[in-house]
Amino acid sequence: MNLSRQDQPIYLELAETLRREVQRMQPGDYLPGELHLATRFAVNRHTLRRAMDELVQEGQLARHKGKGTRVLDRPVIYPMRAESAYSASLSAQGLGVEARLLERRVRPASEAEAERLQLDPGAAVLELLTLRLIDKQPVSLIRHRYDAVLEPVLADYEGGSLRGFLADRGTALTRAYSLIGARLPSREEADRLLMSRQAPLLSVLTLSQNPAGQPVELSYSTSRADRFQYQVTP
Amino acid sequence: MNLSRQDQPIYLELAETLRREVQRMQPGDYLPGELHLATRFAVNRHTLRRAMDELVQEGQLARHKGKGTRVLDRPVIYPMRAESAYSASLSAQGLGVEARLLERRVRPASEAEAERLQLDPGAAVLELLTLRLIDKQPVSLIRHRYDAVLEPVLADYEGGSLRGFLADRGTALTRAYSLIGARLPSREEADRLLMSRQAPLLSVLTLSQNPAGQPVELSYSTSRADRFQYQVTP
DNA sequence: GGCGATTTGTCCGTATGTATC
DNA sequence: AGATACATACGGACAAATCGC
Repeated sequence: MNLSRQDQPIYLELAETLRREVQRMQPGDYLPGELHLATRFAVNRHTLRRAMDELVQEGQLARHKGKGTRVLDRPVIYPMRAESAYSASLSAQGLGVEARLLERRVRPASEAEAERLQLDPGAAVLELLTLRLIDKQPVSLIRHRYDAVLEPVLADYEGGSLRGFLADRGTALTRAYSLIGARLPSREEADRLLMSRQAPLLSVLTLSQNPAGQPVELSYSTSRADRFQYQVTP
Repeated sequence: MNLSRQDQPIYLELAETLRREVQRMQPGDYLPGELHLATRFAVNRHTLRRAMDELVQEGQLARHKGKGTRVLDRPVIYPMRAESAYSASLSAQGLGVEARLLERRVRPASEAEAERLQLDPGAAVLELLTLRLIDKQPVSLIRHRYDAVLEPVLADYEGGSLRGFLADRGTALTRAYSLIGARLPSREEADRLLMSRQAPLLSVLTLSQNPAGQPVELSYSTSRADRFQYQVTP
């Protein structure tokens, strides 16, 4: 029998209670431990966790294994960016732009990659995963893929402007086309970009070609939509 | 002890397996029962559920109490070319494009609008709010703003291609630039686009000009990111 | 640095409720 | 009414990360 007078499940009622609780705390504070809270609310730890899941989902809490559960910054009120212009001039104004190479690997191309890069099915591709920061803040994750024959050229790349690096070595690339979309981040992306899983990412798939018009580079970037806008000028 | 050779938790590995499984099924199909699947993958039912949670979260599955778990429609993505008009670009792909005029009003321009459209501060602007549907599915909300002197020209507009409507009346517009971003929908937007408040929107702010190069139209579109992509080709 | 205590993460087992067929 | 399927809740156990002593 359900002893609650509510018809809602306990975990949802509890989530509501926790929301009010969290509201009164400061961002950065840690909640009491799960066992403590479960005891206090007289529910099983799993039920408490299920309730906290809701708040984590909403981007109000972040869990840290071995440490505790932290109250996140208040949800950003999404501004009408249409009119606040995070313009190209800002990023061009010598704001600290940084690129960190996170991963480098050579692997067989997927079917879609082979088609876009005009490679033989299963040909080797070089994949670079880069994190881009502006003013010390992580903004974008970019996955570049090249025909593996370019590996020697890119062997020394450690970070910084990849475009510039290639141009310096005689491979100036131009964009053939881009596909722009938006989605929510995966667990890993949210982690690396220090963002909530509930905040959107702007994704850009770009195929670039060398001066001869051959497709050379396939890049897929995902950027925090609250820190990044894409401008198109014909 | 963890018997898996992977370092990922079982439920994430299992989610990956399920994704491949679901991929091969038809939208509308029901998955085998949780107990059956749990047995088949030799995990506890809770572990299976935890894995399925991931796919539900991703919008691939929907649970129905007492019935089962259904494979959802795969979102169709409509690429929209930056250089051409909305309707033309999409109907060229054989898609049923429809535009419904939701609101029409004349009001004073905001500061930002006046600047972009090169109007005097406080000048009147004509604002149109349009809902665009593709294949009967709501996809975009578009807010167009014009110098109010264009009102007589647009007085008869009731829906359909706005670009075409203007071109027919001697005002062919071209794009000056676009700013593309992403955010979560407001309650009203989610409502009108029949979408979840947790799913992202792709937003595009476009300034268009007449053949003389004068800015004439400021449009701000918000589109369901699960159905809409933006394509840029230089 | 090591070690134990604390805290979150994962997994299993079991029981019961509720909606659907 | 009975069987089936998903939903909720409790219990125990151990792993993994963190922190303080």
